[in-house]
Amino acid sequence: MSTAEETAGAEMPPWAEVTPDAARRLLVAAVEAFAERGYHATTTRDIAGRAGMSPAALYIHYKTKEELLHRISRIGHEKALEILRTAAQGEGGAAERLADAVSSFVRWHAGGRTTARVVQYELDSLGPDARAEIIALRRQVDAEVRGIIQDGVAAGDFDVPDVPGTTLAVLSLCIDVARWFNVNGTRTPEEVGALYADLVLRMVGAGPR
Amino acid sequence: MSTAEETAGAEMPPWAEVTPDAARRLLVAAVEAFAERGYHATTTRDIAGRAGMSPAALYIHYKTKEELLHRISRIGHEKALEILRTAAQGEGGAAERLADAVSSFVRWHAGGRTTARVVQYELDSLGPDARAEIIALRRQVDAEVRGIIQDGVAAGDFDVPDVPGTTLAVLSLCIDVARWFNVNGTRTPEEVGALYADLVLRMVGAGPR
DNA sequence: TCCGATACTGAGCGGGCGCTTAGAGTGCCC
DNA sequence: GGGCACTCTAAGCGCCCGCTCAGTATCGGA
Repeated sequence: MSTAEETAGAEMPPWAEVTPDAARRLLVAAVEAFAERGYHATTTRDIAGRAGMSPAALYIHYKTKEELLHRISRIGHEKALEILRTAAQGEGGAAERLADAVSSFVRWHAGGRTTARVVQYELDSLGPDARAEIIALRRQVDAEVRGIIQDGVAAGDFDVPDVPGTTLAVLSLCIDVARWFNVNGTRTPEEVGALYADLVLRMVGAGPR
Repeated sequence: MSTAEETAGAEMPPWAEVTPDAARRLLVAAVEAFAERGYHATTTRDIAGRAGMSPAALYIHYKTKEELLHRISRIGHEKALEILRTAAQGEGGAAERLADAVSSFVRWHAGGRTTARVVQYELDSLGPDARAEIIALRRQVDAEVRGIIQDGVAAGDFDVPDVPGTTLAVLSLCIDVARWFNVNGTRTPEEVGALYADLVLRMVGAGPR
């Protein structure tokens, strides 16, 4: 677990690509509010208030409340995909790359739980067009993990009777971390990442390391 | 996978314990609406309309919209706990009981996805008192699964370095089925249950069956 | 010094929300 | 048959929602 290390860190400059500054502050405020209360329970007045602005200011930078969610979701999914791609294209064997992918993906969900929660659980709040775009990104996420598992099976390292089903389960396990992980809990994101990498290697029937 | 068979079926008479009939129709309508759109995006007018009643009729049977969610959540959690208890108190070894617990729990999440979605993902929409009551039920759910795993470790059937962490992962895997399972998809609840039982046995290091 | 562009605010519009109330319909016990 | 308890509806109250718009402050360039 080293190749994808730098991409799975604590969201180094989070949302740095969002400009200008006011637009980024609004977006960060929206992420926090959506994560705490959910998209539908969050008001535009709440988002603007958290960013220290009047409700009307939001509409200078974003056309609607939904556009905020769309932007958050797309950036988040692109980040998730980048993390998995980095791990999948690593140099080790399938077991090493799968462990790397799982541990960095889990660290992203646990460490950036606020963002991950919005990204993974507010998909249904998007309109049809935006949702379709995001679903395409999710298919790419699935393909990355499936690719590693297929490599392991082809190399004889893994014993996996149902590759698509196991891929689904591995991703499901990682994603659900965003639901239960507690920042004030006893486990650090790194500990959960290591535990989950071990569990996933067992799931694919990789021999003991 | 047989002892918990009858309790994990297709919600045989769903919500049969809710009376009178009008109250049950409203509750079933609320489950569907909450599952489709989420609690906050569902209006009381929508719930009443689905039940074929006027908006005011809802308030004869329930004090608030939140009371509906609370009732749904409590009944659902009690059912989930019953399913796991039945499996945990089965007669086989730890491996058999764990496989039974996972497969029946997964079948409940996949087959009754509508209900399970509300039960598992609308917890935060409850007020503090109701949430505390539900969290107590969830701790009992966790204890049942942890008990089976501990039995397996004590008997030397399982190899589990981190029992609480593995318990968390097993439950997480099952619960997340309610998020991704698609009724129109290619897999039946039974198939997913069997696949997941196998994956979980690998996670706990149980020997091949 | 003035100008236009940009970023923002205060006030508020139309509408839908959760929930209430007055009263009508219905069936059961005496 | 009369009274009552129960169930449900039509109407609507007060509130807050997403979003708009006229107007103000600020600032770089000529």
